[in-house]
Amino acid sequence: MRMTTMLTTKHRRVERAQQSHHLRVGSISGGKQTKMEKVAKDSGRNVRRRTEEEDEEDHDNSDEEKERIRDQQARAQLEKNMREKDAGNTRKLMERQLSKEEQGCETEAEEKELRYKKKIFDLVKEHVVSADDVGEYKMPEAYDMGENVNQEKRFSVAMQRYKDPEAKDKMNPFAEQEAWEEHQIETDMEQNYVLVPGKSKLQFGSKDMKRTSDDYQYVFEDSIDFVKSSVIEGTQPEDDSDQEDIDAKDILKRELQDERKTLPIYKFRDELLKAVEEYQVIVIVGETGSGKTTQIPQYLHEAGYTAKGKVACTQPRRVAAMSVAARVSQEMGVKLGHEVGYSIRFEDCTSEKTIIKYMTDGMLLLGEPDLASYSVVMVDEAHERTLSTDILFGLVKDISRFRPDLKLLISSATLDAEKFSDYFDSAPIFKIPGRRYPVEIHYTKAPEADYIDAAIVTVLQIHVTQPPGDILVFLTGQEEIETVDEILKHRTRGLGTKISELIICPIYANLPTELQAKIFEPTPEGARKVVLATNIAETSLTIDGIKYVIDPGFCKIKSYNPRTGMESLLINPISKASANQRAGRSGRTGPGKCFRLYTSYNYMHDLEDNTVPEIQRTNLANVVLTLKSLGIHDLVNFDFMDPPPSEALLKALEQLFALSALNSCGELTKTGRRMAEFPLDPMLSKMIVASEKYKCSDEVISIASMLSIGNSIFYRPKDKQVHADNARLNFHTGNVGDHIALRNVYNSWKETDYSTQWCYENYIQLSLENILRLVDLFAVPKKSGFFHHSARLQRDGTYKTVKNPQTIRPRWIVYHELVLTTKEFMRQVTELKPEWLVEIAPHYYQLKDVDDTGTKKLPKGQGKAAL
DNA sequence: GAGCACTGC
Repeated sequence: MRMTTMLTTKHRRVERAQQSHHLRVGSISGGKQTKMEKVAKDSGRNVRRRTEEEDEEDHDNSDEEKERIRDQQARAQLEKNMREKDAGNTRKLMERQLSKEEQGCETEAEEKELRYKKKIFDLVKEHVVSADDVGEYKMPEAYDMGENVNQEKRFSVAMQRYKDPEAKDKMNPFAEQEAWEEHQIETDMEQNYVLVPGKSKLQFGSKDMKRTSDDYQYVFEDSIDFVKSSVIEGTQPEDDSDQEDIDAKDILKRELQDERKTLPIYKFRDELLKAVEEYQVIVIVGETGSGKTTQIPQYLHEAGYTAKGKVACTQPRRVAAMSVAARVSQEMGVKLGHEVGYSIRFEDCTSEKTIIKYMTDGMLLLGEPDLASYSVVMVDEAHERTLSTDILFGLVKDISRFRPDLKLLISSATLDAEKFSDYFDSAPIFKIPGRRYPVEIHYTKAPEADYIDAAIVTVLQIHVTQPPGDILVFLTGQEEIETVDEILKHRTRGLGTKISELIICPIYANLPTELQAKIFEPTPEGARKVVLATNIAETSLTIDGIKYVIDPGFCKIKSYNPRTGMESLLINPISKASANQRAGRSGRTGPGKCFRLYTSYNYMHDLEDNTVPEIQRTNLANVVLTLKSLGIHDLVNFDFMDPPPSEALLKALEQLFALSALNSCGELTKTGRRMAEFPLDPMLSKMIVASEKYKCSDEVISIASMLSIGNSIFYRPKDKQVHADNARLNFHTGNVGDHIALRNVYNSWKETDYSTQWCYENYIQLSLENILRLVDLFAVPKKSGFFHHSARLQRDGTYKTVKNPQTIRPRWIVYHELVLTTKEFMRQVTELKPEWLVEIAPHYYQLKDVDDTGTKKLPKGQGKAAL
């Protein structure tokens, strides 16, 4: 029997009440939040001000401008005709096919299918009719290329609203409603498309074009304001370190050098170097494609900084560190691992020669405490605000105070550059434009009740009406992806050959790797690829060929309630920063379009500017342990950019005390020091450290590794859930509990000599291989031991228990984590005897805490060990 | 009958 146990209804209610209370507390205490609100308001003001200015402009149009508008109209008309012709052909084709099939209809099912096809056909038809009014807004291509924005082009776009307004209204069935809406929503911008999923029809409606360009200004002009417009061309110093290179290599290198000069950042090289010389800390805002990650360290090297020490550049992800290092070593014509290297966990590809070092942020964190061997530290992708970057900020800021020679570069995305600057004592902001293609943004006219359905309709709509190019849909999790996958397959199957092939590729982190590879296969000619992705496609991986992005505006976010120790993984609206990041995914290889399944009003008013940084919504036990081991004791006054809730800090301290990692004065104990060496949740590291005493390190290490890998051990595809569950149950024979079941998995796998075939048959993820690495890593001097003890050890690590009063199920259990998703769940549960608690952790549990065995004190259940 | 966004050391 598996003992994954639910809390009772009563508990649930309590938890929920506590959680909502927590939320309230959180929002009051968030002093930084008010600041963010202020920023948001300010930008809002800017937008309004510009609207007025432009209104004025609109009114005193000169003849010359009118001429240009007419010209523009003519061109637009021509383009429209072209579009119509294309769509018209599709229409005719479908019409013919349908009438053919109508005659051959016999069964009811066939008739039903035909009706459905007709519906789709209507959809296409209607789109073509109303395509007049699409009036697609194109972002000025020049916004990021030249010295300034192409005002003329932008202005002409703004003027499109004046093209024969009467005719436009006649064609637009929504004109009246729009007028009303415009009145209601002053800030509404950009053209909308109307989605009526219930009726399975999709129509396009035009919107006030002038406002469209306002949004352009809102999103992009702010950043252009900061862009240095006067450019001093610098000469590229030749790197003469490799004269002995052979010819072919030389040519390659020259080509690469030429390519370097075409990057947007190249123009700012000298200015940037000057700024670095002048200031100790600089915040760099570099949009994607600016070349900052690859070029800046090279510039610094060319300017001689590497003579004084290494240049470090941190990345949030391993692959990024590796691939960027590879690229830079190629550009510099050196061997990877020599002058240019990278350092990530399990892999240190550097040598004594290394002067430019790319690394994951966590690696820098655990390296030299004073960064003595570095002359420059560049924290890249700082806007992502991972746990490690946030800690790194505090450390690096501190170090820079007593090491004035250490240069600091913080590179971030546009929206929060000023916040970074404020944090680093008003460090100057240096803006570098990116190189990205324009992306059209479309909003829905009204909020969508069912974003899944809306997403499906939009996919089909794009597939039928838009030119070639792959589609990327952002969904929140595996289940949603599987649902959409099914429905899409079902709907397109009915259409047979009348539409071109739609290749559906799901991608999420837990998908077995061999299935993940599918998304990178090039799309065959005539077909279209739809990638159904989680947030993984927002930052972690980029897919070529994406031209359309569908963004329902949600993602799963983990948050932590320190009061209850409960994590939750709930669907939340994304932030503006996220939304823009998602949109940008469509403009990597050519102009793109992003369809947001929410209104522009939602975007403006309902979405937060930035996602709450991880440090404010996570269990801090590990963070605290890390900081303590780095010698930082005063955590309350540690200079966090966004301080975590003090309640969470206290909870973490208490948790560490319970694990005897800290003594009652909050100082690191010997055990604590040993625990800090493991890259694990403190509960797990304690398990390993304690296992020595019980002589069962072997077993515990494997269990700890499995637990730390978490939910990616068992693969559970939707169509084979029963099989997967049965396979999983085999490991639970003997009512051993989840922890031992994990051990069983590991043992069985080991017995088959780590066979992949075995994994496949038992629905085990191949990522088990990572477990081997972990097992090796944790291998403290091995001692054979009693299997028995490992069960007892666990509850040492997991110290809170919740009993389940109403059933005959085990009264006392340990669990690995407590998670709120659709319900409250305890994951990885094993039964225990309460006396063990007192025996193992006498400093934490007293006999009276566990004294209710066999009695009927039902309601008190929770809480005694909770705090 | 049910739960598992994403990283990283």
